[in-house]
Amino acid sequence: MKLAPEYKSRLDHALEHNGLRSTKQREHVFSIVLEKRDHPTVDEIYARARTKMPTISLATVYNCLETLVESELIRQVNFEREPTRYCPNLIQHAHFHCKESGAIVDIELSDELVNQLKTALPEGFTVQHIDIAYNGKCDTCPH
Amino acid sequence: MKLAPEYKSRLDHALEHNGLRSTKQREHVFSIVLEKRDHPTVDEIYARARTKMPTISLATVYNCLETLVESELIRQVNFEREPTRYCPNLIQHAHFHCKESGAIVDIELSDELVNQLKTALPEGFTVQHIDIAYNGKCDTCPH
DNA sequence: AGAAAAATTTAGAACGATTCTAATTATTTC
DNA sequence: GAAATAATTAGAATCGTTCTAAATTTTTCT
Repeated sequence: MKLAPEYKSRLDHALEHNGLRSTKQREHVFSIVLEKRDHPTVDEIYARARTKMPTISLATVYNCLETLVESELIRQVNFEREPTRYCPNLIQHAHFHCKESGAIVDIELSDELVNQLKTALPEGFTVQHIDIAYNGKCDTCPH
Repeated sequence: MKLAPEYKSRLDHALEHNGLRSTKQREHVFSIVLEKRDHPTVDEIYARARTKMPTISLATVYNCLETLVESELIRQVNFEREPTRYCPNLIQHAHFHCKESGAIVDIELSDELVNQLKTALPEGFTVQHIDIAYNGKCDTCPH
């Protein structure tokens, strides 16, 4: 999987900005997270990565994902104690997590709603990021 | 630590309702989660439990907490991949998590705000529970 | 009350996700 | 093109949690 030029340059700039090198592995892992936006786990990303790059190691997948998160190119998503998942959608959004099918869907949040959430905070709290997970069942899920 | 009669009867009823026995260990672990509402981890609960009941095992603390969660007497709270924490506040609320001091504060959410969150969901999603974590820094924190 | 059945506790082994370590390989700098 | 720097790799180590099997406790049934 080849990275579209716009993403390639985003990657290169973001890495350079952090004093990091652009490598084949980082590019490949980034492309996988961008390709299928189903919030894959490390194991899933590792499996997908190996189909095109069979020699990549699990440690490298962990390293690349960490680097991409630090460079603010992708985000981590956690549900309870399940394995961490990765998401290339950087705009503020929540996640719906279907307990039956395991499906994960991005939920857009209006600026207004986000602001209301922020005003629910008492004085003296400075918020950097709000994590919101809706847990339930999607009516259309295969189950 | 002795459980106040109202909590003792809540515990007994909830356990009985689930076909489970009320034991010294379950009562003691419940009392610890109620006593200091600082969202302790299993290790912290284990340490506190042993001061009054030195023979209790870590496995039992895990077991009791699981039982109490299933009986809907307490709730689990997770932040990213940190150890699970426990909270006796059963009403709908969010958590503020200070990245500097580690402090965790319950944030009340108005019914109106919760409803607005629910209406942010598209058709076809049935939500059971919404997890909300505010990450940031509390201005008053020791750091 | 006492025996049998059922549930709970316990210690330690096992597990799964993640991080660390140290050696190798690749890239950049001079 | 050599030296310095950074990234990759395989496997060991770690951490929180769950599992296992034996011992203990509680309940049920005469």
